Amino acid sequence: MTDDLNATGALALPSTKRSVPIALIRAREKVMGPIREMLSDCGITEQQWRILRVLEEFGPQDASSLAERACLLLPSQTRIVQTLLEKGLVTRQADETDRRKQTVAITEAGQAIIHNKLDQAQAIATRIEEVIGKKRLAELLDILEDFQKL
Amino acid sequence: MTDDLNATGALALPSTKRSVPIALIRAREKVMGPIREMLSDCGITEQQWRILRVLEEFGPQDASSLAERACLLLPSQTRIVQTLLEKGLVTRQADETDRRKQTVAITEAGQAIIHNKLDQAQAIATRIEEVIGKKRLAELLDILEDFQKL
DNA sequence: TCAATATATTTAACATAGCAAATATTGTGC
DNA sequence: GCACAATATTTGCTATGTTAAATATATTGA
Repeated sequence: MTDDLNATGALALPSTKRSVPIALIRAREKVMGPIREMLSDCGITEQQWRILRVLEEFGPQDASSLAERACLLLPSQTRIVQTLLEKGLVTRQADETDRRKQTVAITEAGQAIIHNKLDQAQAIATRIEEVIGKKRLAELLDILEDFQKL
Repeated sequence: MTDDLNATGALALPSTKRSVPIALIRAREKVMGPIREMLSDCGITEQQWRILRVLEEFGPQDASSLAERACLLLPSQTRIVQTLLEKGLVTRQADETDRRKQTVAITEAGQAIIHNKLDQAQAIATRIEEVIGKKRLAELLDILEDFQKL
């Protein structure tokens, strides 16, 4: 009998204080604070940064792969890529063999933004590692990966 | 020398595959899937559900406390509470002693929604516990709490 | 080959996130 | 008691999240 009961004896949900979805949001909010701060002076949003990061890491790729890796829904990504195009930070062109596909690539201007922020980004990552601990951080990432089984 | 290096020998950020912010989003996305599904048939969004949950758990409270507990920014919450008012799921009235404060409370109709979904919500929580494991889930919540130190 | 299906992406519409400014009310010091 | 700073909430604006529908191209089978 490990079910949670409320004051009236009825079955109750776990307290919102120990709610997984809320805990994930809270943690994310804290992590993103410094990152948003880092990006604020170059007019880049968190999602735009993710797209640039993925393009830099994996090279030119179609929209679906990009969305999967940057963890964005395609409709959102379409708009974000549009603004990145206007900023000259990425290019987009239809695939030669399959014209349904759009291949997105980072430009030199886009790479420049990443490289300019590299030290700061590294410092933020280091700070997280210091506060959480290297081992616990690895545990965290392992546990979070398991959520994909859901 | 534990710094990550890329192909050119330059200092590199951790792969986006092991990025904490992205891992948090991915996990959250998976967790929310079943919850959104649960809520889809009663026209309640995830955020509206959080507000109702917090009001049910902690009782009537001012907007700031509610936002903190439901993990919402005040501007967002203002609008969400507005729609909940229109649906008749919450009430809102100015505090007697400090008229700047707005006290929000759940209505019986709001409670009814929570109670109707209780079994399903419990099942989702149980499912998560089964997949992740009770101990690891507790570890996860503990680690996530540490992010508040950032 | 051509209609039916499937796939890749975009559009549309509405809700929320996030930031800055505006409002309303309260507290403070002179 | 009044100007002024502080607090609580709301509004305005832009960007993203989410779902459903639309569009365009590719594939398949009769």
